[in-house]
Order: sequence, then C-alpha cells, then structure tokens
Amino acid sequence: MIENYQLEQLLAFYDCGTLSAAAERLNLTEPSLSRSMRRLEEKLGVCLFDRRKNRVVLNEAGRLAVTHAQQILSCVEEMAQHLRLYEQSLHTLTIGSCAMGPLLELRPRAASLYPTLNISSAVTDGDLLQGLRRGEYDMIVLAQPVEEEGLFCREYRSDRLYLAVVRGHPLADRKSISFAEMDGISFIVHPRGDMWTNLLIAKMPHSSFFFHENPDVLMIVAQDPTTPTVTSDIVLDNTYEVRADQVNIPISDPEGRADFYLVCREEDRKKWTPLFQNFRPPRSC
Amino acid sequence: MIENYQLEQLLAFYDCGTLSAAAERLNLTEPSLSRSMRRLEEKLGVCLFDRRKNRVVLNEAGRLAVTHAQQILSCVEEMAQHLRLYEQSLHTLTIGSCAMGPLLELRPRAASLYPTLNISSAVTDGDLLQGLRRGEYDMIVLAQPVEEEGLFCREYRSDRLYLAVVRGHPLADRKSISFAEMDGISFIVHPRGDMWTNLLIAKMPHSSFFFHENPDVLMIVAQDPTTPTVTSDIVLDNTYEVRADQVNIPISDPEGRADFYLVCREEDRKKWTPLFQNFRPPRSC
DNA sequence: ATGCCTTACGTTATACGTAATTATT
DNA sequence: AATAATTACGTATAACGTAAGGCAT
Repeated sequence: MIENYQLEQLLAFYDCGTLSAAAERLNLTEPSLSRSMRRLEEKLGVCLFDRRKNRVVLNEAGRLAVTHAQQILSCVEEMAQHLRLYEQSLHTLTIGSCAMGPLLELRPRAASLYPTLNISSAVTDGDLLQGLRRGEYDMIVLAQPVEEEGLFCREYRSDRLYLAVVRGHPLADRKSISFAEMDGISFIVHPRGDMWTNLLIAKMPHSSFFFHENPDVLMIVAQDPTTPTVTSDIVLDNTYEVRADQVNIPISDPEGRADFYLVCREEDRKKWTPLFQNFRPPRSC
Repeated sequence: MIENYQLEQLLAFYDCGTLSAAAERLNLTEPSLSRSMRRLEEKLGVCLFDRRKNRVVLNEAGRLAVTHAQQILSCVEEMAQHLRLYEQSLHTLTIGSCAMGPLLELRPRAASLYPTLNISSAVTDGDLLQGLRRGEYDMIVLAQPVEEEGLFCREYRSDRLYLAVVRGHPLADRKSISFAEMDGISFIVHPRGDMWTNLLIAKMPHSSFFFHENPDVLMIVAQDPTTPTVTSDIVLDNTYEVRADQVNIPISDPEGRADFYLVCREEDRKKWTPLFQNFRPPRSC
C-alpha cells in the first residue's frame, strides 16, 4: 500500500527540487529520503524520477504523481477537519433565535443545565427552520408555533415591547405609547436581524436606530445618556443593570406583543428536555 | 500523519462488523487491530467507535470517517492505475488507421524497428486527428495529407482496390469492373470502420457484406470458398497466403484509389523517423 | 572544493504477535 | 462454553541515521 508519508515526501521534493533540501525540510537524512522514494517507485512499479549522475529530476510520470499526491493529501486533511468539526458540534448547543431577548435567558440556563457543552447562539431573520433541519442549529426560537413531522415545538413565553426613557423625559409620564407617536425619535435598539428591531424599522420610517452591537452606541450613550431604548419583558427580566431612573412605557400596538416557541428536532427532544422545562413565570408588571 | 493502512483497516472493520473478523481478513491479530484503531482515533483527536464492554461499534463520526476513507483509498488506487497506464503508454506504439491494409505492413515494420515496444493498433472511421492530438494514438494513417501546427505528415503510399475471385468465376476474365456492375454480389470485406469497407457499403446498397472480424466468415468460406473478396495493393503485398487460383480484377471507379499519409506529433518526429523511411516500392501489377 | 546522490552497515521506532484477562452472550 | 475486546509484554520489520564514496559543477 502506498502510504501518505511517502506522498508527503514526494511533495517536499517537488517543492524543494533536490533530495537534500527536501530531506532537511522533512527532518530526514538524504539517504533515508532517497530510499523512501525508491520504495515508492517500486510499490507503484513506475519510475518517477530521471536519475542522473549527480541529480534527480521528476519525469512526466513523477509530475503526474505529484498532482495525485496533492489531491490525496488534501482529502486526508479534509477528512481530519470534517471529523474535528463534527466532534466539536457534539459538544456544542447551538441556538438560533428570531430575537435577542430569549437568548439572554436561554444561554445562562443552558450553560448551567449542560455544563459540559459550549453554548453558541445567533440572532437572525433568516430561515431558522431550515437551519434546524440541516443541523446548523440544535434549537431555535420562533415567534409562532410549528407543527412539522420530525420537529418538536413547545410554547416558551410571551414578550412585550416597552419604550425605555429616563425619568424626566417628556414622555416619561405616559401610560402607553404607539409606534406612530414615536416615529422620528432616535433609538438604541437590539442587533440587526432581531425581529423587534425589524419591526421598529418598518413601523417608524422617520426614526434613526443605533444598534447594540455597534460600537457607536457607546459614544451615543456617553454623549447623551437619555437616548431612549426599546426593551421588552424578557430583556428586563434578564438584565441586571437596569438604570434606577428608567421608566418603561408599554407600547400599545398589537404587533408589540409576541409569543415565543422553542423548537428542536424530535430525535433530540429527550436531550433538551431540561431546557424545555421550568420556565420562569412571566414578569409581573 | 494518518496513513492509508489505517484507513484500510477501518474499512475492513466497517465491512466485517467486528475487530476479530476484520483482523482475520487483514491477516492481523485482534490486539494489533484494536491498537491500530486507537492510534487512528488519537491522531484524529476524534472518537470513531462506541466502545462497549464486549463490542465496538462505529459511531456517527466513525461512519463519516468511513466515507472519507473510501474516497481517499479510491484516489490512491486511481493514482497507481493512472501512473501504470502512463508507463504502459511509454512502451507502446499505438497506430490508428483509416484502413486495415496499412497496418498489415506497418505493424511488422514497427515491431522490427522498435523491438522493445508493444504495438497496438486500431482501424476506425472516427476522428483520428483528434485522437493523435490527445495522445490516444502515436501515429495515424489518413487518406489525405494534413498541414497542421504541431503535426508532422508524410506521404506513405497509394492503394487501389481489386475484386478477388477464383479462376473460373463468371467475372474472372474481366480486365476491370465498376461498383455499379458488382452491386448485388455478396462480399467478404475488411473490418467495420475501414474506409474501403465503408465505401463498398455506400456504393453497393444491394450487396451483402461479411466482415473479416466476424466468425461467420469462416463458415461462409468453408461452405462456399468462391465467395468474392475485395482486396487492395497493400493487402496483396502483405498477405502471404494468396490463393494460387485467385484473380484480382482492378476496380475502375476513381474512388477505388487512395493515397495514404502517415501523421505523428511534431515532438515525436525524431522518434518515429525510422518508420517514415524506406517504404517498399509500390507493387508491380 | 562544494553540493548532490548513492551504497553499506548499524540503530531505533513502531507496528505486530503471543499470552493472559475481562466481559458478554 | 464461546465470542469479543483489551492489557501487558516481547519481537521483528522497516524506516531511519551514520559513515563513506562517486560524480558532477
């Protein structure tokens, strides 16, 4: 059987041009490499080199062998990489969510329930169901229930948007507010891809939005700590540094409410049972 | 580096289902194979097996590894095969011809001029020039000259068709004959693909043809040794067992004559020079 | 001279075998 | 009992290193 170390040696010779240089790069001695290449030729039953008195050069067959060797070794590398990636995925719980809020709650819960797993998460407005089916996600958070063969879906909790302003803000005394009334104000909002963020952008075309993940946010907060924020029940429940002087005004539009659902593959249902159970009671207003 | 013998062992295990059976097939002992598989896992840094007390089973990663291993080993096999084929081609002179006749002359000449080479030849009405360019042929015989960059062409010899009948045949006294006059007769002709054969079929739609390569020919000759044959100068020059009572009647149609040319790749011109030289003088009628 | 390859001989690493043990069916 | 896998220890193959020599530039 032709072994990969021989193909590696062949490629080293191809790169270096001489046996001695290749031997040095491979941490071998010249005689060792010389014989190893002879053995390769013998195993193949084909001459790969023109052996002149003081120099060996690849012949046509040798060059052909090099291209094959490159392909084979890259396949071997690919194999190792694929397997390591797969191994990694076994030790990772990947959560995809249509909104950032649920992740604030689910990530710490998952981390404590599965202390041996890495928790990876993404907020996206892409096709989460497709990602779940393909194995890109182990669990997804949707704003509507799913009934599909092979998937398991369970209601998670409801959520509601608030406009958050500092006490003393012109709107601070309002009992509720609508998108129409807020249109034009600048907000700090959740990351792009978050469904709430998308909703705000759609509903308030005259507003400016600064995204949480954006470093500019720090500048804005520093310059004007009174810039309003849009927040929600889940975010408030899971944020420990709520400003003392923050006032949360419920947003009255019906679109500002949602029910979230957790979905996983049926085959993994048992594995994630702990995560599906014992949700906190909804926040008391 | 992952070595191919390990991948082979993995595939043997995949085929056999147990280490002991695989070890037997590989002419190894169980402990040896057991450790070899452990080393493979260590090198990859990935578990490939579920190790139960009394039994090892491939896990998901292991099955993934099997598919990669199959691909890699088939690539290695392919490499060896390609190289051996190439090596073979270096020791073979492959001649493609539009007609069988020239091969009767060229093959023995080539065999004696290049005693170390194998001579391979084919008669075809396919694209000989394309085959020459691609390296499928080293030399081709055409019925017309070629002027093309990278190819070398030289006139070879002319040829002329005859109707061959036994003495006493109704046509035996003719000085010449035309296709139109022969249309309807049954012939034994050269193999399919031969340009003369194609010509006869086109010119004599009412005739039946028995091909030389066809075993039926033996039956026909046995039953009726007077079945006419179509032959040519080159064939007559190179056939030693011409029947004593054979009469060869020239075919009068102008299409029954041809000039053959030898063509090789310019880069091989030197190599084949001996074959291009010292053709026999044309046959005296 | 110096660089490059090879031959001859000795050495080491590692893949393999043997024997014994454990566990499962 | 029979089958399967593993552990522990010894062995042998073959890949490798060292020393020396030839043959070029």
